[in-house]
Amino acid sequence: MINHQITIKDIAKQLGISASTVSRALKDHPDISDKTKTKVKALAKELKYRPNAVALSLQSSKSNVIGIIVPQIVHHFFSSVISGIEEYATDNGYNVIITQSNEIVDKEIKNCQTLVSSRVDGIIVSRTKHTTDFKHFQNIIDKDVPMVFFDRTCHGLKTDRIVIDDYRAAYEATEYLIKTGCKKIAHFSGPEILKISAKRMWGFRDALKKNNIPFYEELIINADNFEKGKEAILQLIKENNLPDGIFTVNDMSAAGAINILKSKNIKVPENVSIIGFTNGLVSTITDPPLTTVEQNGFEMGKKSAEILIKRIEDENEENIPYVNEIIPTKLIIRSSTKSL
Amino acid sequence: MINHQITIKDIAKQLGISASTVSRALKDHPDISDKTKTKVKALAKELKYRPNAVALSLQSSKSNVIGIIVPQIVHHFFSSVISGIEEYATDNGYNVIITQSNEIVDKEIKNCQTLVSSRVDGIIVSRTKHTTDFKHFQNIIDKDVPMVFFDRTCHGLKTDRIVIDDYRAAYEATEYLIKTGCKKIAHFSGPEILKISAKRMWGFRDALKKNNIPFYEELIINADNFEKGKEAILQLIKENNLPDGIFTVNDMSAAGAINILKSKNIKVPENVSIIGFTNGLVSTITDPPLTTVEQNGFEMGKKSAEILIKRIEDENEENIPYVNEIIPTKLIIRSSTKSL
DNA sequence: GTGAAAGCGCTAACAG
DNA sequence: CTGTTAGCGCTTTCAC
Repeated sequence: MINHQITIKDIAKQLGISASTVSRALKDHPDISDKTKTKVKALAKELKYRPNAVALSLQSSKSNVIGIIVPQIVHHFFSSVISGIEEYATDNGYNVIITQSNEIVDKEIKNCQTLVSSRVDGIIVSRTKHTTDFKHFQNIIDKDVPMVFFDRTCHGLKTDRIVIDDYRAAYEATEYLIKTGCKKIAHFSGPEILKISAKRMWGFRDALKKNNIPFYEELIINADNFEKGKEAILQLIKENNLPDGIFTVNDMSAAGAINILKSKNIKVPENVSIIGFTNGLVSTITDPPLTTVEQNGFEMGKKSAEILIKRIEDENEENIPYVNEIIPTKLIIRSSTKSL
Repeated sequence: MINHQITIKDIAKQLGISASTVSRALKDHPDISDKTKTKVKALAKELKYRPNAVALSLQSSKSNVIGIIVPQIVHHFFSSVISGIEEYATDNGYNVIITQSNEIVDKEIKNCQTLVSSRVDGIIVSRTKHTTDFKHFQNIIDKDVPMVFFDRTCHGLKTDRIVIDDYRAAYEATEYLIKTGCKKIAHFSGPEILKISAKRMWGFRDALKKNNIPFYEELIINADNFEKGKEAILQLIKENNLPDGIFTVNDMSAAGAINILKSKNIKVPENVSIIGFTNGLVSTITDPPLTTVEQNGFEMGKKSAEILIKRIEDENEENIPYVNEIIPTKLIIRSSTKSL
């Protein structure tokens, strides 16, 4: 079993010409005669020759590979982003290596090291919830490997950043609740260490303030998944403190809330309006379907890849200032809120 | 800007020794004196040296990379599988390159080519719904690159296969409907070209037959997503032909069905019992939560990676017969079915 | 105990 | 128009 991937040499030998001629013929170098080109190409096709990308990488010090580090692949938002990255990258001649940190900082560090070892041309990251020390990212930057952060970014690093305007999206969602008549509004929040959670919270608070709606500390409850969303509502019911509007940090939390409300015969949106965040699969499944903020992971992925590749391919990298791209969000209005 | 990833040569030069000595020192070769080892390792650490995986690949003709081809990354089942692959691969020193076909055969073919070009050590695939010609896969096998198919496999190729027992899972799900008292049972099916859809359908039919429940052709409706699930129910209602039990080819279809039933005030499970397939996120979100078949994508991914890596690393590959591994499924009983 | 040389597959500068 | 040579970073004989 001569597991012999066909090389340029094999073609050269069979044709009795040199390897460099084959190489040139294959890439339509003007010096080569049409006759040789045809011969070479025909044989290459017949033998199903595929260039060895590894050899190309080594000799050009360019791998045409982009590395990704995300907390969890199984998560609608992240897999949308990955999908967007993959699509843009493939269309532009790059492959994509994927790694996940599982929200564990040590794994994130390891991922950085393997990606550097693999000599990826650039890295796209959304960090773990617990990453506070950015040394492992700085090491990469020091090696002149460009990085793009999305969604969960890191402050003080020389990288591009792709985010949504969490503050504004939250502000607008909250304002929509107000406009549709809600007077007592709660927020189911995420961990405050995450900038995005904090920003959504502040957008919420400011919208209340600007519209002269009272803000109650007890109506801010940490609840960023289905179970916690359920518990949060149960707690509010028990405290006899049910609001008439809720803005949640993500769709799952909203889905949990809706679930319990219905089981208690509390009508959505007649008694309680709800707005989620993400526009994932669940938002069409809940009953009523969920009004939510479209986060557009796919676009975010495409944009991340676009900016990263631009930076990889730009000669005078130092010239372009680092961008802080804001992907537009959109309030998707369904039936968990009253109409205007 | 001397974008100079540190190499073994840099270390050698700074220490006034040869590259080969550095190489050996770094891997604790017994010939090297402890003094040199310590010196070399210290400097390597200081300079943050990371071995160039590309050079290693070239010289060993082994990339330690696994390629994946899936129809869609954004799909709970596939992203679970990817996650399982990534985890097992990373733990065993492999990286993972990911590509998606978007259910387009031409893209699948391109993906095969780029993965071969990248000289991945093996490939894990779930093919598109429309792949009928397997030539592009055969080409890979001809190059002695091992492949593993999961879920959507290809017949007649020398590869390992990881599947669930769709027939049996469907059979058991259907039987559960029967045991809990359903007498007139429908099936919302997927495209019959897909083996998995066909198998689920046959499991369904055989369960009816074995239990002497009548089978009606009109109660088999093609409906493999949320919208189609809704439409299917509407159609049945219009035809005044509502069953008292439904087994659907996936969770989304079931979710659509539940959605319409509730809006028509038809009680689930009192009037109609429903069982889905996948156990994705949605199955906990529907109201009532969905009884469904746990497909265990994560396990499937891990197993795929395990088998692939075993085959990559085995010297006498020819000896191991190709496996047809069956990942166990489990009926997850929630509240969309009556109790026994 | 260490160095020199060759080679993995490919390209590009240099020769003819 | 085509061939020869060197080198990308690393490992691995073969010398000494």
